[in-house]
Amino acid sequence: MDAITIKDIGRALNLSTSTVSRALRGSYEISPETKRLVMEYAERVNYRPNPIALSLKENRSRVLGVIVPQIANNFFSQVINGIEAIAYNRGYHVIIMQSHENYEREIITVQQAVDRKVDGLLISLSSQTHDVSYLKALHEKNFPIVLFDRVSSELDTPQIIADNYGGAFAATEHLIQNGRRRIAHIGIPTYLSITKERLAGYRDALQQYELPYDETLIRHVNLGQHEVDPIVDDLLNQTPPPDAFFTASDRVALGCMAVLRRRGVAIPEQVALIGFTNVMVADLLAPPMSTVEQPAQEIGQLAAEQLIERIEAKRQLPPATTHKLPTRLIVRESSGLSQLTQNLPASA
Amino acid sequence: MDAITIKDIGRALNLSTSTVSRALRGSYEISPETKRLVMEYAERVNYRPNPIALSLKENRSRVLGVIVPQIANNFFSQVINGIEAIAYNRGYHVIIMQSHENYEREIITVQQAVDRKVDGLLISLSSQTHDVSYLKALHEKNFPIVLFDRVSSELDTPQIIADNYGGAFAATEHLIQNGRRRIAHIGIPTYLSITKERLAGYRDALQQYELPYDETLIRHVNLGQHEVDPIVDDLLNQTPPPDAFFTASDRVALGCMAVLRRRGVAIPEQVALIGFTNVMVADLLAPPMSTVEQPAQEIGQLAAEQLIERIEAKRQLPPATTHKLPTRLIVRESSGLSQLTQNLPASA
DNA sequence: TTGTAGGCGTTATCAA
DNA sequence: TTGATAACGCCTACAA
Repeated sequence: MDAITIKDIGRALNLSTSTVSRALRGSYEISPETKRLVMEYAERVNYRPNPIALSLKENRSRVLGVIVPQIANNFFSQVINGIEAIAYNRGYHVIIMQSHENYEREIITVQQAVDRKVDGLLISLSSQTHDVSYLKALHEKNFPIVLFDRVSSELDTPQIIADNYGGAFAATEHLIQNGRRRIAHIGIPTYLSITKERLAGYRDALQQYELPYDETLIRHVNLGQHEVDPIVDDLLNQTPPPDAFFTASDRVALGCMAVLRRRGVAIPEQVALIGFTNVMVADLLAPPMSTVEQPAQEIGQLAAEQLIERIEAKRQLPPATTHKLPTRLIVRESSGLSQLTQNLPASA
Repeated sequence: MDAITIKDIGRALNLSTSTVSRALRGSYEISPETKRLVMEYAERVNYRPNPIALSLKENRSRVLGVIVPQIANNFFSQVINGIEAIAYNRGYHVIIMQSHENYEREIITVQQAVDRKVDGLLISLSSQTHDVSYLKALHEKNFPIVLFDRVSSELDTPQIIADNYGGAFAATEHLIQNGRRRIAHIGIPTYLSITKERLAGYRDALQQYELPYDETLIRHVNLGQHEVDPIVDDLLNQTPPPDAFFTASDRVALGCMAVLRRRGVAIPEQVALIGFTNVMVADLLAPPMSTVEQPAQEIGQLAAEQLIERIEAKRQLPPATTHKLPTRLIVRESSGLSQLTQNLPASA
């Protein structure tokens, strides 16, 4: 590996490195003749500035750190897709790291990212993260941070989320309007903001239609584990059993579907199923599962934009706000492929 | 953002930077007393070496570049998962880039990665990549490259693939042994190595069981497009229609399943379906789709190991070889959850 | 045992 | 218009 430097160019052209540097950057104080000479030679030998040297000099790496609970997850890989699209356009690269849904690893990972001199951090909190004070400390040192999806109100950073409340409300409302009365809800860990919001949307929809809020129909599962089956079984063994499931995640929805299939329950004739999800394959397998789709890619894009804006901020920035992106309700009917997509307005 | 340097430590302790540097690295030529002093102070002020400065000095970035056709894909995100696991253990970070199944973008992306001074490259070729001479040139400059999944025999680099032939053979054999006679095969673009291997496995299985190789049952689809439906429809409209589908990718398998569902075809009673895949959700939705599962994570791990070995190679390395990882045949029967996993031996 | 000086590739300041 | 020098943070040969 050769790697041409400005020093090489200078030597070849009998110019000082500073002249070469200036010529390459098109500085006005270099004679057109010299400029041309340098440019042409650089082109010819395929000169590329060394970004590491630049990073050292400018004290910035042009790298964004992304920390997600796990990469091998449809939602997060789509978010990352959105992040990358923006990042590359703006000349940044992306280093992706995983917390594996583990609080301690999240702390270590964040530390690693900072040590690695990323210019800013995009984070979706692990499901075990109760305490964000370590992030708060970082943020107070003016380190650029943007949270997405799994956010925390304790942090005064930009937060990008789907309209979880609105999506859950719409899903529940849809089920009610289709005659469902006993709607089970399986959520993810209760202390996650997204869980609370989805539960609230569910609850408020019931309330609006004057249906009882039945605690026995509400369950929560941990992430990264496979404990859905017994919970679904348990719910189905109630008398009367639920006539619909609204699940707060794609994995849970699919687990739910598996149990229903196994028990020979017709979906959605006997039990309707609607998941808060973004699984592309659900599209292909549909019907019978309806979904509230999260704008994963847009979340990533907006998060990256916000972060880069803060990284490059020269003047005062507007205060950090929470950006809520609308979800889409996709209703898949059992018969044929009739599919109805409803773009939901953002809830207040 | 503060960021302590050895210079700061030296100033605080009245030592030269070299002494601090040596003390920190535990050099034998520093007095235990000084060492302790430095270590303790460094610990107290939370000193972290600047990796960028190190990179500049050592002319290595400790970053692996990973180039995949797309991130938002189950297979690749699992591979990346495997890569990360190894990389972090060995002190490397991973920058992920996408070719978007586009040859020109692949070239640009590889160039960007090299410009960015990654220490080596893990690549799965885009489906449009016919010509790998640009990689060959890079490889001949001794730049460490490892290919995985979408590989090319024209490159003399390590190549990590699933046992595509063996998996396809086993899948086809399984269908035959269960009485299927007209097995349709839908593959991906023909010039991809994985396509050829899977097709060969399919063909050889037919041959071994003395079934005809019927060209009209063979189709290919482009990646990243949604043109599966008409193809499946077309195949089903044959007389007699196929009694089984063997598809070379997860997306195709799911598209296939959607069409079968739409047409009310019972799976697998009327038409069996087996996909070369790694979709985790297929597990949850099963039955009725059987799968040949690729060891995605292991592919990533092995690829990363190979690459790091080559990056850090001090002495002569063994010649580049192709590593073929066994697949797993997972048969999902229609009734109940009876599921049979068969670990396939690697084919020759 | 510790300090000095030089260099990794680049740019900015100052001098010529 | 161009060149010499210093600096970013770290390491190491050489000197003391």
